[in-house]
Amino acid sequence: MAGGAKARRLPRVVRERQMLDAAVLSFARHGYQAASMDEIAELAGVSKPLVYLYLNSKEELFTAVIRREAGALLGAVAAGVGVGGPEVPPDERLWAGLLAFFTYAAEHPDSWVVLSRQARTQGEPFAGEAARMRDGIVRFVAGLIGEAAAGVEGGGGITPRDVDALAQALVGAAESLAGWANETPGVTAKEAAATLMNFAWAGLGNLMKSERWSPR
Amino acid sequence: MAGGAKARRLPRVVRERQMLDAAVLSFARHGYQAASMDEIAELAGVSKPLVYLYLNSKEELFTAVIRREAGALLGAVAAGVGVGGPEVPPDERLWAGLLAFFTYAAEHPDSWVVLSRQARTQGEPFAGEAARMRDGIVRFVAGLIGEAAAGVEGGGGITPRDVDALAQALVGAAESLAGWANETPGVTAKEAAATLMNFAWAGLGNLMKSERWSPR
Amino acid sequence: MAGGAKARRLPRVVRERQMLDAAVLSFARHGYQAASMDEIAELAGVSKPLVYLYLNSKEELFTAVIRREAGALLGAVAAGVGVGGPEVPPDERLWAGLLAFFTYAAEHPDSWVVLSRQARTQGEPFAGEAARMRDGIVRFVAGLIGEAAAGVEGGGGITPRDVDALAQALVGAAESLAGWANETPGVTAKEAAATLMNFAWAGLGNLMKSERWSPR
Amino acid sequence: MAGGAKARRLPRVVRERQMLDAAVLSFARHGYQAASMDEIAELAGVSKPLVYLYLNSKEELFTAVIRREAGALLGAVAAGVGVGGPEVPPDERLWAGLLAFFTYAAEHPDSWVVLSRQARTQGEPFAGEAARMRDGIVRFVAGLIGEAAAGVEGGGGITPRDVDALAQALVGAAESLAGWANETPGVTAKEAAATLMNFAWAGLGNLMKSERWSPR
DNA sequence: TATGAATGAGCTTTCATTCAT
DNA sequence: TATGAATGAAAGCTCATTCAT
Repeated sequence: MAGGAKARRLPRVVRERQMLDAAVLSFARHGYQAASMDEIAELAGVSKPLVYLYLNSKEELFTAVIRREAGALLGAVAAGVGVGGPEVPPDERLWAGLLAFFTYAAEHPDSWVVLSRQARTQGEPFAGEAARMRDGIVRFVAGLIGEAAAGVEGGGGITPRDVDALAQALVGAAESLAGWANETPGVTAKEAAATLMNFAWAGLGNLMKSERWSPR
Repeated sequence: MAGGAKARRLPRVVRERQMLDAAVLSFARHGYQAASMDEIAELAGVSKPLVYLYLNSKEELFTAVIRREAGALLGAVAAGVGVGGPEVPPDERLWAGLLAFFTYAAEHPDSWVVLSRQARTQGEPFAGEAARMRDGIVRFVAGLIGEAAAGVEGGGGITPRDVDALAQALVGAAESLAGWANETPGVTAKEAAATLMNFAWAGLGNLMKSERWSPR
Repeated sequence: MAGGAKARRLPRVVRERQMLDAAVLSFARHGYQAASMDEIAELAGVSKPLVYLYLNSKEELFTAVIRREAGALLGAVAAGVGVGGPEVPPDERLWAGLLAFFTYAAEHPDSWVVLSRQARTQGEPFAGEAARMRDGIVRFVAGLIGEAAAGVEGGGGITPRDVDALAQALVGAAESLAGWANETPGVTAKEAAATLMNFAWAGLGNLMKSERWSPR
Repeated sequence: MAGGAKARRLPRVVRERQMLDAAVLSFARHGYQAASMDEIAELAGVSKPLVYLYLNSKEELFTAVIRREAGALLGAVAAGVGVGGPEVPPDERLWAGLLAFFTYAAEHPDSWVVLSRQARTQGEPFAGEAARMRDGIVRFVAGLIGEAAAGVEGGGGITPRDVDALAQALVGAAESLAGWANETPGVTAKEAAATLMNFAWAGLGNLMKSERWSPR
């Protein structure tokens, strides 16, 4: 009997995890509004009232999902970056972060869809929650860029707003590549990260040497 | 009777435009699911049955919105790019396209939100419709990159998939910058375009000279 | 075909009246909580959404019911009292009011149940609404008692609080008699009113002559 | 272990009392339907299954509450009336009963609310249960009135139905005064009882002397 | 061309009640 | 004696959609 197909009377923590897993799946597939509590309960293998007993409402459920997934993504990136210690040069840290990020997006595509698409389009309070996580990443990248600029003679005349803009561009490029990699067979996280490093870091290097592009 | 506060019995084309305008606003604000046909009809200043008479269903209405707005965006970019004629070098053409794109996003923020966020998160058939438009832009950018690579000795050993990846990165960076520019006071379309050109084109140049970044 | 069993496409005012009628019936039978919008809609011969379209919510529906029925009851009593004009002596006015009241309660038993029982037990905001109506009646009765006292030598040493208490007692007696009359076959409104006049007005007369009862 | 903050493993009778006390409170506050077994269990300091183990269902719980509270009220009145023994004249007995009644209502307002309002509005079987108790009181009062009438020459021509009606009126007046006294600061049970005796007994006296009020 | 009247279907949420220990 | 875990059934409310004029 042990290991039966359907486990009953599980402790609360386990059930909650099952529900959040089911919710990630359902929200990724249908979006917040179109996802139904019925489907989520069914996917989790429990009755609807239990979902409400533990997570209170659809809104709180989605918020809990966003928080958990954002924490997981940030944690994965932080773990990747933290491996070499703080003395590692900024380009190596960015490389480590990108690798961790693309790996996370590839291994948890539903989580990535929820964070990058669904949460950001559902208005407050979800968009804010997602924006907070993204801002964390943007600031991290901006820090690396600033650090790199500081290591260069004159810093290339780069202003703080330039740094912000560059960080936004780089993060956007990473988001786009993650989506592309997930739907293009055969693209590995390493390949995506390498493309972005080549594309971005070289461009940043030129910028700092004051080699700018200008029209005409 | 003429000149009454509310224009009645307008020709179909005018009414349809009013409805699509209202729909863009409502979909941008609330997303596809949360937007209500009631609100759209009210914003358009007509009764709900009339919306159905002209646009048939919420789904067709949203599709019509996506088509119209995608056409407008593509048209604006094409117009920007087409000014100099076909002999203009690829970097100048990219510059012109980016400028047109950021200008459109700044001048039609609701349209941009619908295209970049709402359409892509609502599943089929909307996501496909939006993907088609985005693919058009990606292919355009990929064409420019390929063209530039062809003009370089050996082309830097860049494969077609590299080109695709770079185009995805560049488009993603542009999308991210457009969002950032729209919510950061004082950022002009020109500034956003310049940031991206500096960031991207220089990086591409290095790539083509086979100067690649690699870990360790 | 004219006069068919089920009239469709009726004007809003008519439908609203039907809904309020159905609601009175359902609330009288089951109470506020146990009454279901489904049953009310069915009794009214319409679909549930129409009830919501016109009355907005169960709470607003119940409030509308209380207001309408309270207005009807007060109107009936006022009409009864007003017949003789203002110079009629207070006992005659009380008689007229009681007669109108018992007649209303007998002819609209559901309305009376809703006002006297259901509304008062459902907490705010319903109890307040019902209390306001009852207070109106209590003040009217208190006014008559005060008037009668003023017409007596010395007024019997009756204080304002005595007047309030007596009015409360008289109104409570009337409520009780109305319920009893409605469920006891053969009791007419006139009989109930006469009982109460004999019981109450004589007692009041004695009071004013300072003939008080005291223990031992 | 003894003397812990929360007493566990109490004997059944004690637990039942706690539950009924909690139920009186909850039913008085919210009414039968709106009161929740969850709240009652929490107020009683036990888990929900225990409530079901002892009281079986919400319906039986409410019934038990009504029975216990009705017994308490009737017992209090009986005790008050019984003090002087059976030879005491009817007016004195009524006075004693009213005093006991108003005292009970003032000291157990929740109990009084449940009996006078909630039980009577919830349909069968609760209304019947409450009606039985009220009938007991009405019959007691009717008995006193009948006794008084019998002591008068000719009995005033009062019929049995007159007696019933008068008893209904007197009880209704008492109910109304109890509510008024409970929500009007400074009104004592004695004052309420005195008001009612003056109002009612004098009126009854006149009735028996055939001094009737008649219109015109 | 244009609309007031109306609904089928579905959603979130709640609650009395029970199972297994 | 006592409870954490779990659910069937139903209720209020909303919305895309259509009918009749």
